[in-house]
Amino acid sequence: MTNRIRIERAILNITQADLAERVQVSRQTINAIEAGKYSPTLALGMKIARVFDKPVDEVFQLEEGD
Amino acid sequence: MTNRIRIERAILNITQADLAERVQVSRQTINAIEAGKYSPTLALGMKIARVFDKPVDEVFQLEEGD
DNA sequence: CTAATTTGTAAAAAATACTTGACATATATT
DNA sequence: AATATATGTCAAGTATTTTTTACAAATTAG
Repeated sequence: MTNRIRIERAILNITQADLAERVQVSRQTINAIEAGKYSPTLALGMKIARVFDKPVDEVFQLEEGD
Repeated sequence: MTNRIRIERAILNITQADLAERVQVSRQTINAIEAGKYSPTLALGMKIARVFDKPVDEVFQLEEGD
């Protein structure tokens, strides 16, 4: 699973902490997801995409073998 | 979180067990997700949407308060 | 350069997702 | 009606995600 969170955050010019607050999770959770350490729940993925006003599939991409 | 899994399954004419096998989870997991009992991981949500050849946001919808 | 902010990381605990096995109910087939 | 197939559900266990606290490293601002 890859994602464009860092890029979308840069576009909005918001920090990991800002994003975390907007989707109601801890900053560490955003950090881990952004770093691809694990797959968030679908609900969280959708909330993140919503902050960026982009479809989920544009923010997150499955990789081979997933 | 609501979803259109039942409808999409009907279109493809496949059972919960079929879908479970195609996305590599147990039948009970598909049953629970279809019934809205919990939010799957994003990876699983994307795999399910991929089976239906639809964007994630068309198969799953966040509800108020999420 | 120094201070402040942001990001990375770690460990333990809590919460949630998923599995397995089993059985009951419902829907379809013959 | 009887049989088979599909769905609903439950409980106990495993796996994964998320929180909290804390600190180190990197980047930005003054």
